[in-house]
Amino acid sequence: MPREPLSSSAPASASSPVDAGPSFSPLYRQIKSLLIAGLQGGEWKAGEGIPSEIELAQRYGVSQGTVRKAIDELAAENLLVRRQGRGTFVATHAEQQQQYRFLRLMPDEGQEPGLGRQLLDCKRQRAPAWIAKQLQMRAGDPMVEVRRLLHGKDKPVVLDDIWLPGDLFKGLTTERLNKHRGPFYGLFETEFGVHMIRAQEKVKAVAADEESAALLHVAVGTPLLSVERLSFTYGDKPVELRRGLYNTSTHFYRNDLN
Amino acid sequence: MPREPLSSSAPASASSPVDAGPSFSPLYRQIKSLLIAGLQGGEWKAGEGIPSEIELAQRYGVSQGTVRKAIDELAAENLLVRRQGRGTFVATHAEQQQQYRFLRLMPDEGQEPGLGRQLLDCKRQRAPAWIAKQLQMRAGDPMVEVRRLLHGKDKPVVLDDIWLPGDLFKGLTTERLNKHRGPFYGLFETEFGVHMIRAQEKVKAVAADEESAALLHVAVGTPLLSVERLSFTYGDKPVELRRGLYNTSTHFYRNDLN
DNA sequence: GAGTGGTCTAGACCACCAC
DNA sequence: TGGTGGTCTAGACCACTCA
Repeated sequence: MPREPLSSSAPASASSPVDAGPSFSPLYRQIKSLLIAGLQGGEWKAGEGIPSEIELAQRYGVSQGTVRKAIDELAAENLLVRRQGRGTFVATHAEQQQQYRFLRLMPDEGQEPGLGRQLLDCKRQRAPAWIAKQLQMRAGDPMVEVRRLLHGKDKPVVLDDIWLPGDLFKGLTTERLNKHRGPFYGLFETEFGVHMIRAQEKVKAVAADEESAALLHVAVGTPLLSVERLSFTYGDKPVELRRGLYNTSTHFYRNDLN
Repeated sequence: MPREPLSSSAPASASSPVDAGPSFSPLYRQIKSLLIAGLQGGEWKAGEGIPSEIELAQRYGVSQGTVRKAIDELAAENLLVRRQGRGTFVATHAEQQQQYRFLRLMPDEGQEPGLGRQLLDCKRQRAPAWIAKQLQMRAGDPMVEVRRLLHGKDKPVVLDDIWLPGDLFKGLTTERLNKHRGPFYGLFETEFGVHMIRAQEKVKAVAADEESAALLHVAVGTPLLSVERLSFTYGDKPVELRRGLYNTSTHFYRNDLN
């Protein structure tokens, strides 16, 4: 089968005496990179279908099995979703009952959290150094700051502070946030084309200060879970920093280890 | 290729008018189940190699590709480890620098935790109801209780209480634990044949009581991370309950979301 | 019935490791 | 040099979805 510019394996370049990191990559990984580039470049948008495996195989000049393996990995990483008989689709947060892709909070009794949202504040600021650093911006760069509560049955459970790069979220206003129903990540996708694909969290136990105690209806000094989440889009680019304070008197943070 | 008792797909039984949950399983999943059975039954022990893909393919009467896909899944679940050119091996905790397979604690500065162990206590008890329930035992059944500290550079960081089913850990004594170097999970594997393959954690923020405060060298009321971990062996059987109190003043609990 | 992903096979060749 | 896992191919057939 004819193949084009894909380097079939390690480059057959002039002899490399000390080939430290040959970084040879198999065909299916090169296909995977091409697919990621397509996602990143907006060739296929969130929720849409990508071409069939056969079509991609023809396009890239490889066998269907090779495309399949590339897609397998992307599906395992939750970037793509396969649906038998229908096709392969770009994963999205902006859909149906998905509800809180990254939130690990569970009620002590019962199943789903089913939390209500309450927007407290949304303003544009200049990024302080510690935030700018994590978002790979410069201190003083424009930044959007959002504060909100998530309510359980009778008490507030989560106080979230969210920081976003100002240039990526230009038209983000209180009104826009209030009009939107569903998780923020859905809004970020459909309105701003920012797609979170991965996040890392740092969890600590802290004591409630006066402000957070008042908002969460607990006594000052109450132990709270502090969850600092940095979210990334394609290319490991950080695009959101979030600091949540969780009241864990009736909920817990769930984690599965493999 | 001749094949034996493996039902090649959905059973061709008499017509099933309302085939609610046919639970048809592809060949490679049946192979996977056979491999798990082999692991569970002790046919291949932790750290040992399993037969080559070609040999397994012959044994089960399927193609190498089918065995490969079964092994792929088991490797993804960390039950098996592939090593190119050498073979496929049963994953083990009892090896080298693995160090704390499930511990998610990281220092604020630096890389590895590098914590020192200090055994405080090890005694046999009768299981109280709330522990028995989670370990799927009956209240009053024999149980081993272990308490220990993990030390950081200058302060204790983790206070662990560990509860184990008494019948599975018959000869577990303070002396045996003290003689052992390396993580508990390694000891459990080599000495008791109990292999943890999965765990789930429930994390909360709590206030230090008098006892834990003294042991962790903090003031009473200091917010601590409470990490309750239930660990499972093959067949989703729970075999360890652990409650850790983490001092998160210089460390944090790290989690990656995908 | 046409098109999609899902499974299974058989065979080729490569990369890595141990002897 | 022989054996192992790793990649790639080509083709067959199955299961699912939708028009």
